[in-house]
Amino acid sequence: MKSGMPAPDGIQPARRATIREVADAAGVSRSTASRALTGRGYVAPPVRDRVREIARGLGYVPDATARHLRQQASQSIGVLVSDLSNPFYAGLAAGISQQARKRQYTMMLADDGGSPEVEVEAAEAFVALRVAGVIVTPVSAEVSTYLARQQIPVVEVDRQFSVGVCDAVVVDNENAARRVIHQLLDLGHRRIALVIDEMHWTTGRDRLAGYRGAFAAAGVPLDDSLVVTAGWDVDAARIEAHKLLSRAEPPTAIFAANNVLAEAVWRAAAELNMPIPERLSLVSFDDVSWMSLVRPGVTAVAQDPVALGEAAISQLFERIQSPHAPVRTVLLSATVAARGSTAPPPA
Amino acid sequence: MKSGMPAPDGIQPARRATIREVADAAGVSRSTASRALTGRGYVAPPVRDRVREIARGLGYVPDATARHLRQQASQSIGVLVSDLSNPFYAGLAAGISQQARKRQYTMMLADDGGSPEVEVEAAEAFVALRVAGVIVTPVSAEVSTYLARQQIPVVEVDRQFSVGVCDAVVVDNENAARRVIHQLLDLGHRRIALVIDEMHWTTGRDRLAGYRGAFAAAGVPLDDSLVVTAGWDVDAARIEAHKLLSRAEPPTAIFAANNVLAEAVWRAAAELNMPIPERLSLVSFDDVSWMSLVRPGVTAVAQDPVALGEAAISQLFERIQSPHAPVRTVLLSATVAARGSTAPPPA
DNA sequence: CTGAAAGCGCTTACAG
DNA sequence: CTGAAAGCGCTTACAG
Repeated sequence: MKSGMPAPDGIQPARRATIREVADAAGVSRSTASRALTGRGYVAPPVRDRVREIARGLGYVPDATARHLRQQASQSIGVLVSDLSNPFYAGLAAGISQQARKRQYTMMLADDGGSPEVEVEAAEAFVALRVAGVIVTPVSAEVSTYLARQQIPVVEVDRQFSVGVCDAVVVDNENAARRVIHQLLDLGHRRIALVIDEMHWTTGRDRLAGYRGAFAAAGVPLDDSLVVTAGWDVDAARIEAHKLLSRAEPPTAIFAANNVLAEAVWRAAAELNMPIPERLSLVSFDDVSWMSLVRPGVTAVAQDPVALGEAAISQLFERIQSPHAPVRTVLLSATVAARGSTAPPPA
Repeated sequence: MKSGMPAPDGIQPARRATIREVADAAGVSRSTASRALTGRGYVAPPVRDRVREIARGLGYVPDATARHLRQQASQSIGVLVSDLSNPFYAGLAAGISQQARKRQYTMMLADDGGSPEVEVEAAEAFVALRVAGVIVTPVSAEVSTYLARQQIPVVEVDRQFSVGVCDAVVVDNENAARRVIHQLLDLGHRRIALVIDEMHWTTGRDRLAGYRGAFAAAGVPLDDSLVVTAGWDVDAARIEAHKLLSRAEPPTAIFAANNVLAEAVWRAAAELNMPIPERLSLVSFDDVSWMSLVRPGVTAVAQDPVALGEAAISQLFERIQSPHAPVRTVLLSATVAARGSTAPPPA
């Protein structure tokens, strides 16, 4: 390469164009340039067109942070989920992203890995950025309380920690769980285990309530040893499921309270060569794609995370528009995708 | 409710605290308050502690947008992916989110749904927000060109459109594809189909090259009718696969160029009652969780999207630190997860 | 050791 | 119909 050649970078302007440069180039004031560019306030049409033309030529992109600082209102929302690698949360984020874009909002996303501390930290970052609102799948009551105190509209989705304090969009966990257990009881199952992550959050509590409710409605006594808490890790849960299925009197059916637990049970059954549904019936809460790829397919409560995300963002925008409207909890119902993983218990 | 009671909202301060209020409450200037809070510049220790105490008491959260405006540097990055519902992209985003948090950066995320127009729009929004850099799984050459022109550091990940123009992190598609096809040839397969989304992007082009290369190396002639372009939609691809498998002389093995196509082939084979691997061997590029849940498991090239995301963000930060360092392409190798979906061709 | 002043890039009443 | 001025909430040389 010849020396003395201009560096390739030399071709580009050193800095990004500001409204001042656009105004100067157009021979108008910054006020006029601003009016021309935003379309707010009057400016003579020919002037408007010239300013816009010049802005385009300079590759001018208005600084959104400066605009938001001035207007004291931001065009972005914060989203806080527990685990993007879980298709449920990924679908939720996808639905929110989609709708945010349609409304010209950008989305700040954080994956808190299920940690309450990380969740609050991420919420603080959102507050610092002055987001217009936050959607969260909470892992403790703190996030929503904190955000509410900071005057930031917040919608809890999937789980609800701050009932009555902030808006929420959740599915009708209890009913869906009841329906699915009812079907197992109808098939003749009596030893139906519930493999669940935990039982204090609304998701766990309500799915457990549905499970219990179905037994009560059928007048079937319930064996508490069949409710096993298996946490959030697939491998740990798989070991729990393995133990459960190795008992002297194993369950004839298992209700897995989420897709991770269903995967754990599925793997455990395979390890033990326990054919589904001949020796074991399996039902899952949360329908993800592998459940229709395996043989037999897994009967599952289908939640439609994308729709859940869309409902959450709709609620958030309503809240931003009407800060003083009464707090609302939106309850979405779920359907049951019946597949081949259930059958009458072995004789 | 009694009238005359203060509205619940009345309890909270009308506005968020600013540094001015912190300074006033502490009886110091805004300059001093700023120095105390940021830790930059000197301030007497007792004063510092008092200011911080008061800030905490007021629930003061500094306005990051104002800070960034002043410092002309932002602490967030933009991430642009094609489809969050696809576990590959979700894993990528998860890896990036993780690392961003560790470095105290926030992540703006947009799902462009594979549309070049949406992708450029989203990039414009990132420019407006003055992100420190962007990571993108590009669907056209425009995004990176545009961002480069706007002086925003950009890293292309998974696919590479702007070779030599911006940094990239990709996997060694050609080698991985060659290895996997080589294994099929070794098993005795000759009619090996390639089901691919498209063949112009680096991913498609290189996987095709690996496929071709393996045939050439083995001296086996290649039947071009066995390369079928199936797009991005599972259902459309399933129909293509169905047609392929229904030919008079169907392939004895299929190499699906990504996880969506593998799912399509899997479903088509099930519809046709074509046992895998007895009648059809299947190999996938991209290993996602269902592939180890089905029986037989699907042999797949494993890319580790989380690691890919982490590599991309590392590269991005290096670029932010050294804007004039030579452009770099990082090539990650991939492993093959051998499972039960391959066998010698039927006699 | 601290404070007054300037300025980041915008928008918006207001004056003319 | 347009421009000068003020100000959003910060930070940072600089003066004292």
